[in-house]
Amino acid sequence: MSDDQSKPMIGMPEGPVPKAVVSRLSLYLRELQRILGEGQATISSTQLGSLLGFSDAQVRKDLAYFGQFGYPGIGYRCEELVAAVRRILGTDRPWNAAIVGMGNLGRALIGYRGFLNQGFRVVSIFEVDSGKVGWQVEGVQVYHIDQMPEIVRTLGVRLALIAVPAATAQQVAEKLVGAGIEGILNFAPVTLTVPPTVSLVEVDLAMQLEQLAFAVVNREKST
Amino acid sequence: MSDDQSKPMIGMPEGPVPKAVVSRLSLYLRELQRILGEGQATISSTQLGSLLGFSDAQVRKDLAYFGQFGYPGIGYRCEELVAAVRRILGTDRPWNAAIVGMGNLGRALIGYRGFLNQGFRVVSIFEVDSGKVGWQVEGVQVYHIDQMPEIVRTLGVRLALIAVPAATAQQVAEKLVGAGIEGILNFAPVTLTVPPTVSLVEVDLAMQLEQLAFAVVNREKST
DNA sequence: TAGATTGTTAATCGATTAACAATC
DNA sequence: TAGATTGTTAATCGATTAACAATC
Repeated sequence: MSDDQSKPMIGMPEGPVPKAVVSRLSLYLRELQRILGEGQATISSTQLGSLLGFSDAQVRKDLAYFGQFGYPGIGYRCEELVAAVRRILGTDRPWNAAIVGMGNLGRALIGYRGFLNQGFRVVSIFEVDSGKVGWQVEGVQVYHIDQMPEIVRTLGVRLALIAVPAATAQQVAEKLVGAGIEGILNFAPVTLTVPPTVSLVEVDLAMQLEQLAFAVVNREKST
Repeated sequence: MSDDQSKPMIGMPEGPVPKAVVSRLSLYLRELQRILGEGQATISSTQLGSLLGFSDAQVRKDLAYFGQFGYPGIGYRCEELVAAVRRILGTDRPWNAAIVGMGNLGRALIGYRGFLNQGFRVVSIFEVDSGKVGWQVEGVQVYHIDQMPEIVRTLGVRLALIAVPAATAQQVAEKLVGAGIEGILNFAPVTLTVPPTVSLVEVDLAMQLEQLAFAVVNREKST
């Protein structure tokens, strides 16, 4: 039984972590970074929770999945907790990502500063249109989609963002998997099938507007 | 006790509908539209569920919140169910939306075809930069942010998409609320505060990549 | 010491799944 | 009729909240 006083001690839990917990972790991180920027050194679970609309118990429980980061009577040290959460999420080290597709959305994602701020570097773009191959966009080189295996390997690309039409997204996903990509963020409005060795997150922008429309129409009921 | 044979009968439930149910409704709709496009007339809860990774019971339960849409022994008629789900979500009628901010993301959202496909029309753009005011982008007029109340009223804009930097997003939200907007889709990486009369959906793209990074790092555990 | 706040256990709440009578 | 499939109830599972001893 060790008695070291070094905080924080991070351990990944035995069982699987609920998706909702990981999602809140990202929100905690975002809020903590903001608070840290304002010069606040510590924060209680009650304060962090109320900034985001969660209960204090929820905040403590979520963090407790991964270790003991708090100080009874004090709260959490913001700087320490930011570092801990980034390490839990895996964003304490940079990730190289590729974007597939150079439509409006693809081009917007290339230059999105929010990615770099959180440790994600867009290091290559893949396109089927040979006319665009060889271009540079925001300092990022455009490659033909057939160069994927080589570029993924040489640049150490681990994540890919799919920004192609729904009709071609599954094909693109399969090429990415074949090239050794480990995770896919899919913006095409279609459910992709990938092997269990590859992680998948789906973001459908029109679906988000549908959720909003439903909320507006049923506003009274949701209160 | 009526005995009419007209299907479907839609009723909104008494209690609040869980967010997860509404989210799956959008997925059902997307899949149903695809299936309908392939000419399939009916679908069972088992088939629809397995296409999306849900159980048959889940599909039936979700739909049963809103009425009786299925036919025992047959399944659901795709065309009917599409119409029903669109009516439930509120997208059986068009929604006018505005975009605030003309950075990379804002410009990408203006021309996004996926919105129009699901019944959302981008009818105006708002900008603080006077230099851009008066432009047309993809046939959509750019207005100064101070013209918001007037334009929202005259064009019947009910939804707004915030695509401005985090630092100014809360101010923008307040202007939108003041102008009578009913729902906000926020892409700025900051938690907004809006009155309970206004609906809010938040999409943080960097957060989605964080979720992906976590999934990749913990791939073995999630299986 | 008194006050604040954590980490954790037990209690509560809500959502998913299993099962099956009713229906086509 | 036999087979398929729904809508719904009851059982199970998982996630959130309440409560509190331990700690600073």
